Amino acid sequence: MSEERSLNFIEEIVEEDIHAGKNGGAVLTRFPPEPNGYLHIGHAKSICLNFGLANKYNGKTNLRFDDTNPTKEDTEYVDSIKEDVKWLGFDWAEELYASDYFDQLYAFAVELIKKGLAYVDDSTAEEIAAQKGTPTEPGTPNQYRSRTVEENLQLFADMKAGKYPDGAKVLRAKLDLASPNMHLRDPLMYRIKHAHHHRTGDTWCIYPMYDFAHGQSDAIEHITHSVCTLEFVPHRPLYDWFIERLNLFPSKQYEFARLNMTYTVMSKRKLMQLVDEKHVEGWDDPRMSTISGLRRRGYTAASIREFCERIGVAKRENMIDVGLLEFCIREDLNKTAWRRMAVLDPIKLIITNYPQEKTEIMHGENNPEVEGGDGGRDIPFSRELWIEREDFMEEPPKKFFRLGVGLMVRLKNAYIVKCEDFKKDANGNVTEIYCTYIPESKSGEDTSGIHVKGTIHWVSVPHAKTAEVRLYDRLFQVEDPSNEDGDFKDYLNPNSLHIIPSAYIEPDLANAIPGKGYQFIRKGYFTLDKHSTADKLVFNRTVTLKDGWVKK
RNA sequence: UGCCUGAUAGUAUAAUGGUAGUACGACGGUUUUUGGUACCGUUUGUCUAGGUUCGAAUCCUGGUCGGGCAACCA
Repeated sequence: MSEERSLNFIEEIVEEDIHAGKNGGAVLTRFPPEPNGYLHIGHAKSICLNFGLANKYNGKTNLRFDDTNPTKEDTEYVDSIKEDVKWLGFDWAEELYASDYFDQLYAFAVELIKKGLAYVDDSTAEEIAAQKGTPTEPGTPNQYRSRTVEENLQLFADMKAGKYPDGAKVLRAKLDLASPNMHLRDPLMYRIKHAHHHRTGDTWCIYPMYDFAHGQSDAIEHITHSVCTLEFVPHRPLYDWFIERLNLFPSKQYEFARLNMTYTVMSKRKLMQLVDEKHVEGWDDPRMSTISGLRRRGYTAASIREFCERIGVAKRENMIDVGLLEFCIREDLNKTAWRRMAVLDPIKLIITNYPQEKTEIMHGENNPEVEGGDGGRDIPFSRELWIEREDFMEEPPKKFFRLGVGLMVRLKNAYIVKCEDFKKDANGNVTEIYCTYIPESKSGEDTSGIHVKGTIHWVSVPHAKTAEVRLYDRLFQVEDPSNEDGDFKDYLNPNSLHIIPSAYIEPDLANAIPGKGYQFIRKGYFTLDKHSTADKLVFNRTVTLKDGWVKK
C-alpha cells in the first residue's frame, strides 16, 4: 500500500537530513508541553506531527514537560497531558522534565558567566524593559553589564543561595543590545522565584527562562528536529546561540503554523478562563476544544489523528473549518457506531388496526456498513409508538417524505404505516397521530409491493426507556472570537448546550457501553457521558448526521 | 517608521522551471428500509506590477495585504 500523499515541508527537511547522513540518520523529536493546562486540538496537531515524524522515519519521540515556571504548573496537568497523549495513540520513548536539567542548566549558566557572556543585573523589570529600547531604537547598556566575571559568579551563587527576594536580580546573556531582533537584546536567563515547584519542591529559588532551558534540553536529549510553532521563529537565533556557545549537540528548531479552528478558541489562557468563570463545566466539557473535551463528547482518537493528517502542515496562518473535524468523526463513526433508535422530541403514534395487547420483536442490524450488519438487536414493537414530532406535519409541503394525513412512511425495521388522522389539544398542539399499518409490509418479508419514500425511527411506548440527552452547538457565535472587538467571551453562544431531560430510547440502549459510539438513527452520533449511571443514562451528542434536506 | 514571516478555489493543502491537482464545503444527480452512507457530476484559484525564460504558482525586482516580535510566560 503505497502512500501517495506528498511530504510536508518538515518531512522534506527530515528526508534531506537523513540522505545527507546528518546525525547518523537518527530522528529524535519531542513533544514539550508546559504543564499549566489541558491539551487541546492544537496540541494534537503538534503531537501527531512529532510522533508521526518519528514513526515514519524510524525514530523516537520524547515527552518532555517544559516546567520552568513553578507558579503556573501543577501535577494535575502533567497527569492529564500523559493521559491525552496516550489516548491519542502515541507512546513516548522517555518521559522527561526540563526540571530534570536544573543542575545542568545552572552549570551552563556558570560556564557562560566565566566566558564573559552573562551577567547579573539588579535592574527592575521596568528598567530592563526601558533599557531594551524599541524595535526602531537600540537598547542602552546599564552599569551592571560591565560587572567582572568574579562578581557575576558570586552574585549568581548568591541568587541561587536565596540571598535575594523575588525580582531583585536576574541573570542575563550578554549579547547585543542593538540587535534588530528584540530577543537578542541581552535576554534573561534566570529569574528569582521563591516558589514551590511541583517536582523539585523548594530546592530552587531561581528558575531558567524558556530560552535558556528549551534549546539546551533539546541538546541534552540529542533531539535532532525540534519542531515548534511560528511564534518561536524570532527565538531561533537565541536557541542556536546558546547551543553554540555551550558547545552542545546541534539540535535544530523548525517552525510550523499553529492550528486555528472556526467557532472556538485555541489558547490555554482562554480555555482556562472559560473553566474558571464557569462558562463550561470544566476542562473536559464536551464543548471545549480540549482533547479531554472532545473525548468526552465522543470523538475517537482515530478521527482526531485523521483530522491532523488532513489539515496538513505549512507555514501560513490558517483557519480550519470545524466542519472538517466533524467530517472526520462522522467518517469514523459511520463505520463503527451501532445503530439504535431514540426519540428526542416525542409525539404519540397509534396504529389503530394493530391489536391492543400484541408485541412483536423486530430485528435491527448494528451497522449496515459492516458486512453482515455487525450483529444486531431485538426491538419490541407495539400498537403505540413514540415518533419524532418533526416527522409529522399538519400541512406537509410537496417533498415532505414523512407523515401527514394520507401520507405513508416505513417505520424503520418494522411496517409501513399510513397516516389517517390526528388529534390536537385546546392550544392547537398535535397530541396524537392515528395510523393504519400494512400487515404484509413487515421488514424483511415485505410482500405488499408498496414503496415509500420515507423511513422514520420510533420507540415502542410500553417498552421505552428514558435517558438524558445533551445536544451541543458551537461554543461561540462567530468564526474567530479571538479576533473580534472586545472580550472573546462576549461572543459565547448562549445556546451551546441543550439538555433533553427525558428522551425515549429503545430498550437495548440500556446496555450501552461507555466509550462506544452509537448512531441514533437520523439524529446523530451519541456516546455515554462520564456521569451516566445505570439509573440515569446520560448521552452526549458527538455530532449530528449530515442533513441534506433543506426546508423551503 | 525596525526586524522576522507568509500569500494557490469559500476553507485547507499539493504541484520543487514543463497539463494548476486533491480534500472538506456548496450545488445537481443515481442508489438507499437513516433526507445518513456509497457512487457520479458541476462550481470556484496562483495578491499585484514589471523582469528573466521557448516556457513562471515556482526564479529576480518593486509594491500590496496578512501574521509575529519590545512578559522576571512558554
